[in-house]
Amino acid sequence: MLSSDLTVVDANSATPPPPLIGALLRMPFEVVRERMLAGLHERGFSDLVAAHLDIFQYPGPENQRPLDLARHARMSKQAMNYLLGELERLGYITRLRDPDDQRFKRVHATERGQAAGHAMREIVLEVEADWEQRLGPAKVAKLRDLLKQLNVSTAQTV
Amino acid sequence: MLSSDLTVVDANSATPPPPLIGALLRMPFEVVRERMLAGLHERGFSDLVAAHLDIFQYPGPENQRPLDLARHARMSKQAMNYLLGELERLGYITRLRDPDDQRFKRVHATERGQAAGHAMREIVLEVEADWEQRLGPAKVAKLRDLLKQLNVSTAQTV
DNA sequence: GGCATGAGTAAAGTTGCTTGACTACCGTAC
DNA sequence: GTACGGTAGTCAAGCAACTTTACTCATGCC
Repeated sequence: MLSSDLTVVDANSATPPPPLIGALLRMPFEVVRERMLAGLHERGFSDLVAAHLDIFQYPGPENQRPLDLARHARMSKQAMNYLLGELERLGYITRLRDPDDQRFKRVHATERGQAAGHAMREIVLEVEADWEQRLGPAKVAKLRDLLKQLNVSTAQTV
Repeated sequence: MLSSDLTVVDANSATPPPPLIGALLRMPFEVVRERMLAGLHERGFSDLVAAHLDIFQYPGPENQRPLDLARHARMSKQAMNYLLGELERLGYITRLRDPDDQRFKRVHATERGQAAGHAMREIVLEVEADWEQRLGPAKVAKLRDLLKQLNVSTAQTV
């Protein structure tokens, strides 16, 4: 996925080049993603697949319009509505017309959808706790702080 | 994709809960991924699509067996061979039988494949330089250091 | 009212995968 | 030396998660 490597390795150099930040970001991202899916399945939300997680991106779909969710997840509105249709069929959300403007719809989490949202939060916290055991709480706090700064700093331009 | 949110927002709390580390990891990962693809297209490698990038994951496919690449990228051998087939058709790699063991094949980058690999490295370095401009070199170095520690620490168990 | 705008929908096509079944090659055991 | 088990790679069918194109409909603005 993320590639930040030399495809050709110099046969004379014993040590390969050090991994760049792109490669380093891939692992933790995928760990969270996989633990999230596995954790949801363990907790009884076994009808959710990876694609559904896109919809629950921070800060969640509650009261959002499908098109805004699509833009946030960087997919077409049709793709988003396809996924929302599945989540609705599975009982996680409903789509209701916005009473103030009949052109729009608004996504609302059902009880099951809210339960899934809380489970997701729990699972990320578990991963964080695991990392704190490995690196110590101070380093994880520092990592979170730096990532937050990076997010804020690039939020305006991207 | 990464979800680390509450799906339901407490109507009484004015401020939403702070984003967890899962949500914070998503942005930089996707930024690298998108800049990578855009940068490759700009540099003339416009026949590469996102899925191809999985193959170039650190430390790259050179002299690797398809099955090992598949395991590294966490996909089936058929999926990997499908992508390798495309890359071969596009002139980025060749697959040759391992002379020492005819059961295996080995992936070799063509000249074009090597050029793409170098371009990828360049692009990640550009992103790093951009982040250094925003946060300062010290913070980016710290971020890279922490990510490296996290990668090393979880490498054994995952 | 007429019309432009923008949200949602419907249908068809594409792609990047998975699953299942098969073949080829090697190492070991009789 | 041939039978057998294990593993790498291949072929084919099917499917999910999209994209593209073309609509319908509600609203706001003249």
